[in-house]
Amino acid sequence: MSTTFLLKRLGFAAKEQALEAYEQAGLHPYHHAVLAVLDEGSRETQGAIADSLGYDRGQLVGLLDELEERGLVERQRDPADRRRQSVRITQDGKRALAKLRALALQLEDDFLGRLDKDRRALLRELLRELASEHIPHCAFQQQSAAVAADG
Amino acid sequence: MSTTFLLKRLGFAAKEQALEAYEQAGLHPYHHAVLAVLDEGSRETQGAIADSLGYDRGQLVGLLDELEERGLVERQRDPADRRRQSVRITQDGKRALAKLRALALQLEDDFLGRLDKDRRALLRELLRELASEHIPHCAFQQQSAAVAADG
DNA sequence: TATTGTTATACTCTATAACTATA
DNA sequence: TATAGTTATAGAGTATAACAATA
Repeated sequence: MSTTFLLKRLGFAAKEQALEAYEQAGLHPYHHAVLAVLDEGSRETQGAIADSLGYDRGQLVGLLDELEERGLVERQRDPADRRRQSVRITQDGKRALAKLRALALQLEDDFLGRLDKDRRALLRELLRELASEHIPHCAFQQQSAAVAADG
Repeated sequence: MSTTFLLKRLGFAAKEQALEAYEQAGLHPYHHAVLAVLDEGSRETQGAIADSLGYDRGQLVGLLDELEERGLVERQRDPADRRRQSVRITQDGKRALAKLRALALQLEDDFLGRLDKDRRALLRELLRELASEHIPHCAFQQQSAAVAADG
């Protein structure tokens, strides 16, 4: 059983577990990422959000529609340039984001389950080493909204 | 940057790299898996192959069509039960399988690139520990055709 | 003409469901 | 009727391309 095989399967398992948990919360990891971006800089244009997450602009429209329906974000035309929408997170959105962040931590802790603290640190270090080689801009990247919730 | 995030991204990267390399070889990891199963037990029925790999039977038909076009497998009606097809790997199929196995080893080695031998062993052990919890029947499973090439 | 957001289209993967031929 | 293989259909997910409003 090769290491890359284990990586693929474990990554897939982690993703599945996350999707299921987010679905029970009525949202998708994509929503988490969008809320996290909006929570960093309070007002953003849709193009800026999409770019910072690496999402397609068309994809973002639907995500924002769903977040707006739930009252987690608000959209407003920019008076200075009426093509632009100003998007901001609401108070309900902030509360939802806090819950999603707790959920993500819980998922992480559950997934690493039987590994003790030292072994978790070891695993993380090894994966970061691989990531620095295989995941562009991952080595020096700060914990940002973009990676708080993945997809 | 969470550990599960790194797992997801690295698993995805490993999969992408593998797909690209297999594509250049004119085949898919699925083909590798099928050939590996056929190489274990020389004659198999399509249902048995599909079941041992966890593939859908409809999915397998197309894979075998492609392998047969390339002369890597042969199908033959079972005279005793004309509903069944006997599938066997050809000499060309065995040669192709050897190449795919070498390719998989190469991909693994490339992916783990800068990790030395001890760190590779350590990573593998940690991943196996996680796998025993999250990937059913993975802990006690021998290296089998089913996992030689993944999907 | 170029850009922002939006909508529509198409393509990949996969899962499911008919269909045929044999039993 | 039940099964093995085959074919067709439908769904999720995503990428691409057209579109309307504004600059």
